[in-house]
Amino acid sequence: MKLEPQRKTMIIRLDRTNPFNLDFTICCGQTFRWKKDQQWWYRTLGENVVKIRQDRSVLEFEGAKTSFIENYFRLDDNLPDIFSLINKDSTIQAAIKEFNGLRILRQEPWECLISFICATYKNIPAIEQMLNNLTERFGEKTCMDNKVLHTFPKPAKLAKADVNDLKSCGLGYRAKYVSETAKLVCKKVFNPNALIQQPSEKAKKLLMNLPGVGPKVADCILLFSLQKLEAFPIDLWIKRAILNHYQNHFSNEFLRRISTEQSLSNSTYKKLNSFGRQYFGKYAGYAQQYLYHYERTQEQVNHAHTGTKTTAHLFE
DNA sequence: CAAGTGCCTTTATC
DNA sequence: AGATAAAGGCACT
Repeated sequence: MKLEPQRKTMIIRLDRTNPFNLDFTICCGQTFRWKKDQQWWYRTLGENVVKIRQDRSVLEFEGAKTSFIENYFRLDDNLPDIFSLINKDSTIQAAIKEFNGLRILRQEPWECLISFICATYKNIPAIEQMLNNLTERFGEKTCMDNKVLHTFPKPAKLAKADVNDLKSCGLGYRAKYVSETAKLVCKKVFNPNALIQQPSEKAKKLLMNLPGVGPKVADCILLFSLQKLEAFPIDLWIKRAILNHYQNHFSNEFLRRISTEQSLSNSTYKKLNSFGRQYFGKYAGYAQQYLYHYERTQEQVNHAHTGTKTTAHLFE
């Protein structure tokens, strides 16, 4: 007869003056593969299965040390201080008010790298599915509370994988990027963890040498795993946020051009990226994540009421 | 329910 | 430099 391994539920009492919201943090698109059952969130983090839930200022969890949880969820960031630096206008103020407690994570660089290579030109449910397929096929099986969860596959495992098997996880043309990147990491030509010690610009250049990593993916990896809080990824939603709320920082000609451009050119990316970094300062990444989440939810509200896009009328 | 549109883009090519 | 097309396939409407 098998006994359930003895597990201890641990508690972190949150500081009421330094907000944290678990649901916002997990659901804002910076991390994938979390599964919710009842009030508990489950996920493998490294070799461990973690479950965690929040009841106001009490964080309850199993499967990891307190220091690991504090580090992963960046509970060491002082949000009021960060807000006071990025709170430059009424838009970001509204975003902060609505998603107060959303935190950037300290994710594992390897998993973050592969996840965002997969994330290009996909929507979030599809990304979740790809990564679940990948972990089920190539990760190690683990259990908690009779739930089966898989660890994220090691570089060697993905390096050895047949590209067609990666494709059948739903990766499509991304399969060869994942395969080639895994080989470079496996052969120690590229070490994702070493970039934590590098300055932001250098780390970004090195990331962009990898197949499937352009400026947007590189900025996501910098922000979500390499602890570069000034990184400011530009995607469709941030572009919309800028068109809707930050027109006065750009020329009409530039605004007209990018509102008709269907994909971001390199020079447009650079311009929007440096605006974000200069305008919001050293915690621009926090501003980006609040604006991203805010713009997505605003769009849904607008859609429900009018059935129209918010930017379409602006430059006609 | 079918068909069209959109998706946290990058790369190759001109 | 700057523009353009192609790349799979799922989700949403």
